[in-house]
This record gives sequence, structure tokens and C-alpha cells, in this order.
Amino acid sequence: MDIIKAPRGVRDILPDEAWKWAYVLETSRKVAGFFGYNEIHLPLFEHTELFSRGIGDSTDVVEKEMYTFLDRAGRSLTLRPELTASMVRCYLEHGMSKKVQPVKLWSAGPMFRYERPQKGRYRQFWQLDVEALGSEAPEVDLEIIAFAIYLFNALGLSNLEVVINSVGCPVCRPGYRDALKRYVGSNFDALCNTCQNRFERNPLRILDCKNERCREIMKDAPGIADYLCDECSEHFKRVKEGMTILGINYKEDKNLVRGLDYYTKTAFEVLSGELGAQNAVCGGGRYDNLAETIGGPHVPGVGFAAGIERIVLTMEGQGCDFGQQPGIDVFIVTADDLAKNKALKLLYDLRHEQISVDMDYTGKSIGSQLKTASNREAKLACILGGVEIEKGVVTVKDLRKGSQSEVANDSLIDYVKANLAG
RNA sequence: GUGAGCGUAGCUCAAUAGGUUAGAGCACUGGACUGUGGCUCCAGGGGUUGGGGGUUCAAGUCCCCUCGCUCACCCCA
Repeated sequence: MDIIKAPRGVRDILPDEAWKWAYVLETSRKVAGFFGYNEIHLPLFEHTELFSRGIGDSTDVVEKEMYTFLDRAGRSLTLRPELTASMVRCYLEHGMSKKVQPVKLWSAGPMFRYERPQKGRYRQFWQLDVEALGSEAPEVDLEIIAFAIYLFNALGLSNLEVVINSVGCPVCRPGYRDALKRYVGSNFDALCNTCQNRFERNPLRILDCKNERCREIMKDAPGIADYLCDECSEHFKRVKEGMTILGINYKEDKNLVRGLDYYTKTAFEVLSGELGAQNAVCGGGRYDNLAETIGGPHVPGVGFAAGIERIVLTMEGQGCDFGQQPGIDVFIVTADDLAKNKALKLLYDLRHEQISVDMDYTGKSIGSQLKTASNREAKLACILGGVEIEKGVVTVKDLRKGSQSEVANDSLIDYVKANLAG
């Protein structure tokens, strides 16, 4: 029988990589603390309707990328493809509008999308998600963008491009949509097939088509900036002012449109050259109508999601520092069977002192055990045998220097601590 | 979902133009060194050449199917 392998598009994060993830997540947790965001854990699956209504029925994510299934009671459930809808659902369900606004939350975990796997794109992938709910203030948009930038700086990333745009709101977007259609209509035949399809369904998406000719045509397309209502225009202006005050470099890209229906006003992405076609390391924006779409009252919100795989890939590509790879400090070597019980006791005594220590249980030769100690990159080896037991000592070998000395049992812990510190 | 390239040991890769028993480095285990690692030398274990079918006297190599990986489109994080 064949060995069962992992399904397509998913992968194991092995220890060699997992410690890097831990670094990214720990750094995120710290930044969240500085920015006053609280961690939250949300379910991996929700009612399908949450996503189909929240994200939008005609979006690619909902139309063809969701893992949807019926549970044993016949309910239609879906593995979450993103976190924003769940965040809003959670806010509504727990009456968070009664708390101080905005409610600032963050979470990290796996998302699921049935897509063709590619570099930096998997069917199960991790996102860091940061959301601020319950405030219209443009300063909150600014804070969300600044959070992302602050995090990426803390991780040592460079050469990132920040692009922002305003996608308007239900008041002004229809007018822009019409203007865009009037412009595109005169060039309709020159558009690629997909864009011709988009013309009726979602003309805004023609703006970020990658096709050469479409790009050429859209270069002179009307920008939404000229069609924003006063409120959206003021809001956008204020966000940009804030960016300048904080010294965040950005590019205004009038062609930036986001694929999910719920975005209003501010939309932004952070791009990395390290990722090939999947160049967005982070994306987000404001979604003032999402809460109503899923049946709640009006709750404005703004947030972003960043892909952990893509962050790690970019960091590796740029040679960023991930901190210290976890390893062992001390390895205990038993020279003979007489020492086994003493060694066991020592093993746990050191662990109780919060020293990372390990030993070999297989009874290999002393040479092999030291080899293992080297392999594990232990700093010290504690050698125990009949000789040591008789004298009431432990032979401590410094594997970095090659020197060793006999240390009395009762001063061993202090000796080990002193030598690890040094 | 569409297109292209690629699947050989745990990893990185060899293997004339179809031709014997599919090799090497790293890693692993052991020995030289019987209580001292890294360096060196030696030895050992480990493969249904992703899976299935076909062509052939003969297939890792050619053909088909399938699974997977990679890249691009699409979309996005």
C-alpha cells in the first residue's frame, strides 16, 4: 500500500522552519502590544453564509476558492478563507459595541483557499490579521497601515513598497463606475477577454489587469480621486497627511482595487519583490459596510492581513535575522551503566533550573554521545561515570573550547550557569 | 480552471545515443581512538528511479495516463 502523503497545496512546517515562524509571530505579538491590540482566537470554520454575504457572492474567493462542506446535521460550513468577516461576526455576537471604541483585535492562524498552488500561495496558509472596529476616524486607517510598516521594520524587511488608494463608498462609487465604463466602453474591443467580461460585472477590476494592452488603455482612465464624494475625499486626504507626518513612504496607485467586495475608502497593499507573481505581503483597508452586510448594525472597521509564509519567504530572500535558533545548552554523557541513575537525576535537576538539557538513552559509546552533543550544538557536556561518582564530581567539558574540568556535585549548577552565561 | 517545465537515497545531484548489479557528496550508524566530540581515514545501512500502463531483446532514459512539485495566467496574503 502506498504511503499516504499530504494533500495538494498543503505542507508541513518542519522544525528548521517553524522556529522562524515563531520569531515572526512573537514579533507580531510584541508590536500588537505597543499598538494596543488584543489577541483573539477565532474558529477555523463558520457558516458559509458569513463569507458568501460578507466577502461577496461574485468574488473569486467565494465563487471558486472555498472549502465548503455539510456537517452531520446538514449545515453548510466553510473553512475560513480570511479573518475579517469572522472578526466582525465576533464583534457583533459579543456586543462589543458596548466597549470603548475602536475595539482593536489581532489574530493569527491558518486560512484555506482552494487555489492552484504556487510560490507563496498554498491551500492552507497562515495570516496575521489585525482589525480595528467601531471607528470612522482616518487616524485609525493610518494606525493600521503604520502597524504593518512598524512590524515589517521590526522584522528587518527592506525594499517594501506601500501603495494606497481610496475605493470610495456607496455614495460616490456608482458615479465613478459609470465614468469608468464610459471610458472603457470606447476601447471595449481592445480589451482582453477577461476584462470584457468584467465590464458589466465588476469594471473596477479592469484597473488592475496585468495584460499589456489593458494596462496601456487604462493608463489614461479616469481616477477615482476625481469622483470621490467630499467625505471620502477628506478621509483619504487625512490618511495621506498622517502618512507624511509619520514619514511613511507610499505610492498612491489609482489602479489599486481590492478583490473583496467589502472594501470602502482606504485600500492598501505592501509589496515585496521577493515573491514573484504573489508580490503582496500584506493587504487591507476599510470596510464600513461589512457589519451591515452580514446582518448587523452599522459598524465601521479597518484592518489588514499579512501572509506569514510570504513574510518568511521575503525575510529569507533578504537575509533577515530570525533571532536565535532554539538549541540545547547542556548534554549529559554517561560513561557507564553505574552513572545512569545519577545522570537522570542531574538531567531533571538542571531542567528545574530552567537550563535546556538533554541526554542519550540508548547507551551509545561515550564518543558517540559526545558526537551527539556536538551535533545538537550543546555548549557544555556533563560527563558522568564510575570515576566521577567515586569522587563526587561531574566532569564538565566546554564543547566550544575543548577544555574540561571536574566540578564537585554541590557546586555543579552554579558552575554550569556561570559557564553558559560566559 | 488554463498553459509550460520538472519528479532518481533523508537532502543536493550523477548515470554515453535506450544497454550489465542505478552512483557520488552531505546526513545517519559504527570503527580506527575498548572513558572524550568537531578534523582525517575506513566500513555499513538506506532506492519498487512518484504511481500505473505501453513500445522494445532491453526503459531512470521513449510514449500514454495519473499523482505531486515548480513557474506563469487568474486571484490574492
